[in-house]
Amino acid sequence: MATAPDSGKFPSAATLAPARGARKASDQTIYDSIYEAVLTQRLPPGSRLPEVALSEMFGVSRSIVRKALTRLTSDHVIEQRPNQMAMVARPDVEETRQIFAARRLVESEVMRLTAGTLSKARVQELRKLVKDEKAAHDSGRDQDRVHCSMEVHRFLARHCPNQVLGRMMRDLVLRTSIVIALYKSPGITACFLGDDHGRLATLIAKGDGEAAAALAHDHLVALENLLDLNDDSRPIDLASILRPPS
Amino acid sequence: MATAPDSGKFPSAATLAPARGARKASDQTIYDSIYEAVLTQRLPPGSRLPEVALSEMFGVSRSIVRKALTRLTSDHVIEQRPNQMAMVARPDVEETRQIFAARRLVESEVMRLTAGTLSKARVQELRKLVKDEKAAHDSGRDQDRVHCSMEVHRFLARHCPNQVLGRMMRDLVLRTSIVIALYKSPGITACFLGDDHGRLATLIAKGDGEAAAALAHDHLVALENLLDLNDDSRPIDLASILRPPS
DNA sequence: CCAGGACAAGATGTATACATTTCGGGCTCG
DNA sequence: CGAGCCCGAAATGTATACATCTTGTCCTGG
Repeated sequence: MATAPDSGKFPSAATLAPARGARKASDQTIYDSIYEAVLTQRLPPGSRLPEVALSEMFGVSRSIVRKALTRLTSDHVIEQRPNQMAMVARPDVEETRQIFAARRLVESEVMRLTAGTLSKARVQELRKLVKDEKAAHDSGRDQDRVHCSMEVHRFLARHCPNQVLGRMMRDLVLRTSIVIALYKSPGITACFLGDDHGRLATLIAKGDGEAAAALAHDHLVALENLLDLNDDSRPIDLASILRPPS
Repeated sequence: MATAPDSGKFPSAATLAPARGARKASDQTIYDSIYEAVLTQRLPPGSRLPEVALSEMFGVSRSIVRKALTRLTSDHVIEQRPNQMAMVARPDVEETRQIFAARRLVESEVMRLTAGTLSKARVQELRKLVKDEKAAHDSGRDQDRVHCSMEVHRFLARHCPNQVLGRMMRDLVLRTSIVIALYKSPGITACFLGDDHGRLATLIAKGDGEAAAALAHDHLVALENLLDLNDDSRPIDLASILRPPS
């Protein structure tokens, strides 16, 4: 029936990698698997996540799955409504704009704080991530490219001296990934903006926090502008429109 | 035995208000009750929260309680370690500094965005909160004063046009409340700084976002300076120091 | 042929049984 | 007298049974 444009297929067992053989898994394992799959856009927005299917996949009872799903809901990775299957979040246009605005604020500050604090070894790691991204881009492996691009931002979030802000940035990076999957303009392979990540790495290494912050800010503005955020357009979310008070 | 300076008493039934008569309660009810109790410092950092006690108090099974506790952990209200009772969070000095830094960043921006967007009715509500706080302060009802002070910030977070940032601010306000309870200098009744909240309300109403942001920033700097954050000092958290990898 | 309702499959919501772990009291042995 | 061990109360970890709700199918009556 599909009142709303639902991407709703079930995740194939292959989509959620570490489910092999139904070995015992902790709720952290399940959380990580789904998180990673959403981050890399293997699980598109709207994907449904039935508890029983997951519990069989991971070889645990529904209790564990439910704990993982509750945490994923708290982190805005999925949405849970009473008596309905959990599904990967589908933020509307307004929330998308708010996510970008919040991320610009937070990520800029993270750049300021992180610049000049990375050890040589860490800088090398960072440069490798950037190189991998470029390689994936050049050889057209789009899946890998998205993955590597996310890893650049996550690396910086993870190594920010202020871990409270770092954690916020981590969450915002994920939500950004979701809205990109939702709203990216059809033709665009997109999101490989110049060599922004390479230049960012250089500024971070050099310790120029202000320039890094400015670059990150502009990077995110450019990214948002690549999206198709005309209110009326695409995923006409009838569901949320037609949902009265209750 | 108490290896760490544990505030650890169990919450009396009276501490968690809406537990009357063991009526059925949703996980949201439990979440809210504990959240509110922590926010207003009725449940001090380190307080233990046994699942069975809570389930009896609220008249539900442990499943519901566990869901509430999982969410509270996600929001950094409580800490859960494997096989140990949940307890109200006790951030260390470093995390405290990070919380304040993050909150300065976020709350300043929230002020910028919120200034000039409140309806007349909303401004009235805000002024009433400020008035209530002052009244509580003047009559020495410290509990009420803390509550009202928190409500001012939460009101602004709730009515920020950017709800993603608003939600972040809400979480940071709570964590601030926790660290104030932990690290406030003994003698200080504190945290009623001049008439900052009153002036803030005026600036917000007038629409001067920049001034409001600056005031909020300075307000938070002053607040942090009231705390006793000498690394070596008070709550010598042996527990976390002596906890090896596992 | 279509509209409408009964029904069944399958999902989540909740409670509970049982396994496992923690931790303190108290006994025993040096 | 004190150190160390044993053990049991009580907490959490996990699985599962059962209730309830949602939803799609199929049957029936107009």
